Amino acid sequence: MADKVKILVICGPTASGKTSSSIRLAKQLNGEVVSADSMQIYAGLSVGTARPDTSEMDGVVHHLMGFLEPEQTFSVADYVELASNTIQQIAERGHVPILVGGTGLYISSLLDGVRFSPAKPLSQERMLLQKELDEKGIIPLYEELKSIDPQYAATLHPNNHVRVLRALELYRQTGKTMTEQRNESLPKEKPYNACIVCLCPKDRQILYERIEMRVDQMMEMGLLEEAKKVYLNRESYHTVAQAIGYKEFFPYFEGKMALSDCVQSLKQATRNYAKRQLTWFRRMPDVLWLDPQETVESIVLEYWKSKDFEKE
RNA sequence: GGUGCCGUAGCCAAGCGGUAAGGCAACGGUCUGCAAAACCGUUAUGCACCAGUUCAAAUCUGGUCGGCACCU
Repeated sequence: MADKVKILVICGPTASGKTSSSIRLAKQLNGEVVSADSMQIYAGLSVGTARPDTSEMDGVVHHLMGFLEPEQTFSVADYVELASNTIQQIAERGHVPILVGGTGLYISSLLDGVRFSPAKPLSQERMLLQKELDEKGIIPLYEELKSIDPQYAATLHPNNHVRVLRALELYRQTGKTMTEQRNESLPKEKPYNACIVCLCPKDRQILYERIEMRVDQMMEMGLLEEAKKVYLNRESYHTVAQAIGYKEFFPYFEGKMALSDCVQSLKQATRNYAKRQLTWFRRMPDVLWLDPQETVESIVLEYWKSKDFEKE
């Protein structure tokens, strides 16, 4: 068995201080940052996605940030492939790969080594299913899923149209059920020796205060202009138009809501999002939880050194 | 001082004699190709307070307190 690559993972909800900590750690470990953020991958839009600028990066190499045009689509499967390759290259260079981000699905999938179905979803198939849904409602579709894959259907609520449709799409296209796909997708062994740290204030209230402060900062940095650009291109900016930080301003651009109310709803949406992010991190195994008020860098460095995967 | 309206969960709010809708927030969770998305679960032995009428009161009556509006 070949030695697995040892990587450092810094995850955590939004506004928990991942970016600055990871940059300091990268300098001390001779590392390179690999972003695990579903929105920072897009070009432009740096304010709303809190992407660090060159001076903040302080010479540390960052990967998978701002490399995709907002018109393009992307998925977890693309992410796992790209990130795996990037990590491999960093390791070959003799540097430490540092995975940093808040997109739980991306991080989990990468660390578990999920092998997604080789068949790419076809847009016609999806449109057909959407049409069926519009015409007949969810019940017949959910029933269909129940008959082909009762096990997976049992875990889904019929209201979750997105997943019901996706499971049917997978089956119609490949003849494989979601249960089969899931069973085949996990390798016997995880692909990395991951040293996982989750940054999060112990007091939820403090997290929420940090979020509000950060939104105010973004406003000063020109978030509104960025949002305007997204608004004007909302038809073609498929994924970005649903990012938190832009869609909240759409009612303002349409003259339906005061700017200050939009800022409030942006703060609210971000708080809700942070809470959802935590459900991902809480269920990942072997996570070192740290409050950003602690001396994060020194604790992480010690933890990193203490993790001797060879002897396991 | 007088008259009228109002007081239901952290917030908004329905109910107007038959055993507390709903929304938001909060908290917990799901997640295998758009995931900053989508979805699920939990949350008032109690309706300002006291007394009364009634088999039964958040709902009716009287009083007390608090708020709002108008009048003097």
